[in-house]
Amino acid sequence: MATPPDESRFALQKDRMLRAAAQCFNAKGYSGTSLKDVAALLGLTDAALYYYVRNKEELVYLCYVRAADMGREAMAAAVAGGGSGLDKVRRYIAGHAEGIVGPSGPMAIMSEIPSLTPAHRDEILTLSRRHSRAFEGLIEEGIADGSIAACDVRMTGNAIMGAINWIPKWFHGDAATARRITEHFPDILTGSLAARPKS
Amino acid sequence: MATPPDESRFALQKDRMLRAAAQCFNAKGYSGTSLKDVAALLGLTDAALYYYVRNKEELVYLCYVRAADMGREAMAAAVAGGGSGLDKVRRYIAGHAEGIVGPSGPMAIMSEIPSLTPAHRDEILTLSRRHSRAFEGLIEEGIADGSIAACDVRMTGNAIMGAINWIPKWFHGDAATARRITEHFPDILTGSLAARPKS
DNA sequence: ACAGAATTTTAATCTGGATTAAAATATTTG
DNA sequence: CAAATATTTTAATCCAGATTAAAATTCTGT
Repeated sequence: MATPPDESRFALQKDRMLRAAAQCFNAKGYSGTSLKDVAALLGLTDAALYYYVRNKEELVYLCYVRAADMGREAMAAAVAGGGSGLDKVRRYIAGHAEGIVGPSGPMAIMSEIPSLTPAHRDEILTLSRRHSRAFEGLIEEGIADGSIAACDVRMTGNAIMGAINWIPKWFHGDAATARRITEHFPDILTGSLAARPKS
Repeated sequence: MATPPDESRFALQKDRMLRAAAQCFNAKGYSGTSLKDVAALLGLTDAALYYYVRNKEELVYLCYVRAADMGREAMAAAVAGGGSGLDKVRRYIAGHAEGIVGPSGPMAIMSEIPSLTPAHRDEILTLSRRHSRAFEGLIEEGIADGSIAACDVRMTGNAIMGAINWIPKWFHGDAATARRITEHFPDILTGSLAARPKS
């Protein structure tokens, strides 16, 4: 899960760099973090980063791609697990949260898409929208199979994704909190979804 | 509700400026938005902003103070409304969301506190923590009075606040969506809170 | 230990955007 | 209307941080 492309030293270092960058970006924003900040976290000089990436914009772009990949994996795993729509939604929430607070993190919040190159922006936006639609699809599936009560699918999806996306803003790496997140978020965020037994 | 300090032209223009800044910051981040961006939204030159504010940092700071004020008002109104803990939580969610998407918005997401001056950072952090604790207090009140089921209060509070804080990332001012948000968010976000009738 | 490739640093540029001071324009008041 | 005040613009500075090229170092395999 979240396997670095290959085992070459280059790939490993690049992966370390993307994590460091994600941590910085989440803390201080894209423009707010200098390449020196990221490099410092790696014990390197800012110029060294250019060996791995063409420029700063590409660094964010890659962070976002990485986050999108993780989200897609969480989605795929949730679907693959089978069960009702509600089961999948809960499994997805747990999986995505785990991706953020678990060993594959930190994962960059995709909060500054406007700063990307037009081409990169389009690509990330496409991935992002596709992912949102897929999640809304799970909710609709649940409504169809009776495991989820009728609701405003779009708003519900936005609310749940927002709660997850905000995690990096208050989570700072402590393992105990990580456990509480993955343990409780599925319940907290699906409380309104579970279809009432029938009144 | 979000009353501008006084009616002088200065105060009115300053308030306009804070809204424009909030809009920019939410879209492109603190360092990502230039003063020219904010000024453009007001039909002004970047230099003109210095008539209202000492520097860029103070501009963010004031945006955050404004957001904190709104949050506090929503909290006060929710408490003043009386009823059970759950009633207050629901009223608070609606009120805060209304503050963000309603006529007093846009409201800046407090997502780049680290960029503030130490003094300002401390002040905003204090306000922010106090607010989070107040919200958690509502949840505890609900648990005590039986309107809310036992839960991990901290995680639940973080989840709900996250969903609300993320709204500006996907809400772009259209009135129909604003209505759906204030109408559905209280239900969506308290689904897991409502105490089950007793099994 | 050595050649060659991989990685990092040093030392300059270069640039966008914050900031400032002085000048210009608009607004208010008597 | 004219003086006084309030607001905005023009036209420089100034600087942090991105970017680059060349040099230095570290690594790898033999």
